[in-house]
Amino acid sequence: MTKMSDVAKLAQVSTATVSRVLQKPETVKEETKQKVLEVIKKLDYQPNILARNFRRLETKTILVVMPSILNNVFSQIIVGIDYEATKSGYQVILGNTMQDEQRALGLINHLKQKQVDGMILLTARLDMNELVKISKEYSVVLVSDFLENKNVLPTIAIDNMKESYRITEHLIKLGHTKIAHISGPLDMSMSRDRLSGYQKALMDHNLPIEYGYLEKGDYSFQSGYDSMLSLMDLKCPPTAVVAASDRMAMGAVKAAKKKGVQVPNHIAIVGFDDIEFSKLFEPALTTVAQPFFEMGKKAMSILQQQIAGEQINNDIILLKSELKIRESCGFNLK
Amino acid sequence: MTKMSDVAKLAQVSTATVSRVLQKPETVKEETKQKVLEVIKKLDYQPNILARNFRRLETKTILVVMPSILNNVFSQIIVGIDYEATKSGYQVILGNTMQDEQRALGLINHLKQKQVDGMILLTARLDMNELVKISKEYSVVLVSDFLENKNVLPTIAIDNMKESYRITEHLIKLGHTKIAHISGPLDMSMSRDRLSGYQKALMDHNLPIEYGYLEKGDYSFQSGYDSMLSLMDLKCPPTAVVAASDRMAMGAVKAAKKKGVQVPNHIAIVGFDDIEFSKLFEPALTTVAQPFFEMGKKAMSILQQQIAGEQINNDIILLKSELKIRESCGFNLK
DNA sequence: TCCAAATATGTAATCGATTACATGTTATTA
DNA sequence: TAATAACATGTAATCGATTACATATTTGGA
Repeated sequence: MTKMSDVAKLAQVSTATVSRVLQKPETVKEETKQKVLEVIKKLDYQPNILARNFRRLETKTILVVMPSILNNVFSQIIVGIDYEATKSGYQVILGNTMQDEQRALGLINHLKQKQVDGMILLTARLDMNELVKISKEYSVVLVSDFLENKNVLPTIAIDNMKESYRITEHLIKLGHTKIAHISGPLDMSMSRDRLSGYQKALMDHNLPIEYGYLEKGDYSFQSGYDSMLSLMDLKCPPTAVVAASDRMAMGAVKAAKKKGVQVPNHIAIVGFDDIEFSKLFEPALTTVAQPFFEMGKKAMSILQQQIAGEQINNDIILLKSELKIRESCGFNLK
Repeated sequence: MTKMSDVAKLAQVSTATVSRVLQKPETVKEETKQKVLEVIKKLDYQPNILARNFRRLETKTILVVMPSILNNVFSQIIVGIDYEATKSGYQVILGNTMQDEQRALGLINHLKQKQVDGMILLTARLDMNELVKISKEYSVVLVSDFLENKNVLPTIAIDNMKESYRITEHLIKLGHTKIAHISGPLDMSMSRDRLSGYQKALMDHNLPIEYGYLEKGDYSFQSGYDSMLSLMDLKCPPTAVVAASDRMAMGAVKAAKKKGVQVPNHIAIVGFDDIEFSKLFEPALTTVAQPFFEMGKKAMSILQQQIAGEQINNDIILLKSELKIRESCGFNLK
């Protein structure tokens, strides 16, 4: 393997000069530079990245931590991250926690061991104290979920409360008064925000908040299915359901169909996320489309600033999302 | 940051001994070992991975190259890879080619620059000569797709021909005689195998192979949709369609519905892959389930053997897949 | 008890790029 | 022309773990 000293020897310069040609070309005389570049090409010299990383104590690699890449929502964010990362020569390492605390801690260790220059979290479900500590010492950005203590680390997300409010309001405007909610796990800030938005919409329109109309799911298809079965068993079942994810909405629709209840004729069901399959689903889901790609891009770009040592304020950056009105809410406007 | 020499000093030994405690503990006297381990714990010493990588000229990192992580098929394989990789301390780097030759070459460069110890390809759509060359020099494993020149690099896949044969035969046994095929891009070995299986099934059952019954898609929903429209426009349209992917099958179903043709009543449609939504789709897709997780695991384990320098024969390893008979083929056996 | 073999540990070179600092060279100005 | 600034290049230390080789210590056998 050709190394820098080989290039230096053949070009009759020092390794320092070769290095400068590569790092700060403007500090090298044109003539020398040309000579060195020629030799580099001739010997097909490639710098040893491992040596470079070691010397610089950086890896040009970032870690993305998420529950599982199987969830298409995360894949979409990752594509945005990857897009931005590639532009500036960063590599992206995958960290599936599989909801396992132990795995998550192992991943965080990569940061401590300087195996990666920074970390993007696609969910905040880690030990809170640990996270706060970590984010003080290393470059970390949070996407899509929030942290209890705001302003601890930069966060990219959408305004879950507002969007949840909007989609609930949409149902109200369609005439629904008995609206249920299938929430995500309430230890997630995101889930609570979506719940709040739903509740606020009801209150603002003078509708009662029925305790029985709140079902707690976990964003999975199955939990949507089960929750819907419970809702339909109520003495006075809802005529509309706001699910906190498309997967749960799909589960709910399937449950309704199973019981012979038609969507949207008998009951309106809306979701959240706008995953790939939502428009193919029958009925096509009315939902809130998140700008996943943009979120990923933005997160990566903030992370890079952090890594570069720029002063970052730990603001929450809210990106714009879009209400997608399709069939599952009834009154398809298409 | 504590370094090895700090530990050595405090433990009153040389760095060589500290290193040995970590690398080859059995060569160090019990007493010394204990002393060193104590100091390591006391100082919370973590070896500098960058220095180690540099010295060893390895990264404990592997690269997964695929068209796009958005495709759930790839995510599933990756989970298998990641599972196996994590077990032995490997990291997984994502390489989305986005179907862009340039990006693909950039990724391969990571191998050449020793930024990764090995590479797993989730598709063979790269420059063939380059690939053959690369695979001679570096550790590379191919998953799911095949290479023209067999036995160039280890390959993990399913028997596409056989499975395509089986699912086609299933339609024949249901009484269909006019069966069309929507293939993948025919520059992929995988696509050609699925086509061959379909053709062989027809021939073995003395059915004619109509040229008009072959539509070329690209595995996408849209191409399935478009292909189906063409098929329905034929003078004598097929009564069954074998699509080479579930996405295309879904596209085909949607196209059929759009034209008022019922599935499976008027026409049977089957797919390939068994992606997450295939069972939620209406009608639920009859399809071939691939053991993605296992494929990923196996690929990673072979790759590790290669990296470790073991002699690998470039066999094709075929894993077992399963015919999932659901609604879209009619005669639901459930 | 003595010596060879087996163990245990230390010394110092090494991996290859980077960079602070020193030195050398050219351009600029009075 | 001399003095200084500006530019160009070289020297050599550095990053921190690993390991070949050298040296020291212990063990076991005769």
